[in-house]
Amino acid sequence: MTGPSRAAAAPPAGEVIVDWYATAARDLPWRTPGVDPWAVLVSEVMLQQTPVARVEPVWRSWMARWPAPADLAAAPPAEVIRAWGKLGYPRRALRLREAAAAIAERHGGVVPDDVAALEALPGIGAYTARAVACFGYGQRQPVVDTNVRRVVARLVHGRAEAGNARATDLADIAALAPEDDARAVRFSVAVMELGALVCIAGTPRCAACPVRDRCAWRLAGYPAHDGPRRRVQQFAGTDRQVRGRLLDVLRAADAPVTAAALATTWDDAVQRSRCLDSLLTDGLVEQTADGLFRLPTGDVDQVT
DNA sequence: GAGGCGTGGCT
DNA sequence: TAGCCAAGCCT
Repeated sequence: MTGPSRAAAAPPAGEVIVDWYATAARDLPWRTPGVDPWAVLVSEVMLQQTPVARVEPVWRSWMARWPAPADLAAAPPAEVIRAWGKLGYPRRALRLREAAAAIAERHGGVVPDDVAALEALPGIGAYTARAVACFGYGQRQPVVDTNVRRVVARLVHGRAEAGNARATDLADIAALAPEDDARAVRFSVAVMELGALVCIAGTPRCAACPVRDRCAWRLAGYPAHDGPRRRVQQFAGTDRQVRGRLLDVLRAADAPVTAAALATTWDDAVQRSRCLDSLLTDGLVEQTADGLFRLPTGDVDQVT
């Protein structure tokens, strides 16, 4: 059928999402055109499980202090842990420093541009490797994070929530990407942004969604999630809370502290000891020759 | 492959 | 209020 009553075919969802991004994207410093891939890598590691608002100020000071991988690799671990501040999961800070050392030593100080080499770096997994290749090097890459999996689950599969990561995730998102390479690169960040700002986990803002007219979940009447509830992580009383308190004391201390000082953080001595041991094992804490505790100095004559 | 691993804002 | 949730990685 032809004629003016027939609307032109709607543009593909991927194209619509790229155009939406041009008008709706947040202005984030690591998205500055021409930004150094190292700066992108640092941002991506900081953003693992951590909100943008908390990352931004830390990222700024971090990049000013350690603008290149070799700078970070040369820094004492204690300073790196302190600079990480309260971003959480501080093992990420140590792994980022280790990744910086690997880049400096094995890659001539240049962040590798291929996914396999990136994934071989400490703390860099499937998501972060592709994010660096795509956002840092402008490569056409499918980039799948929790936002992308949620958008695909709703828009394509008509499900309220994404299940666990699947082998088909990369193909799912690649199928939506625009043909033009430059637009496909923007699409990768645009889908994440859509998931972060509009197609959010709690109450999705469908009225603001550029592809609501073709969303399978919306067209199916918003069927509820039918799988098992994702169990929410406990925090109060866990080792994670205790480790956090121990590290909080050590970050604030300007000299090695006694075991007695650490004992004020948590009453249960068994749990406290277990957590201190795990921090020593992780390399987040070291013990001095006289039995005191501090953040790791990186000195070669340290006693552990 | 399920569970461990921080922290704090939001509803 | 008390979960829920946030650009994952590693074992």
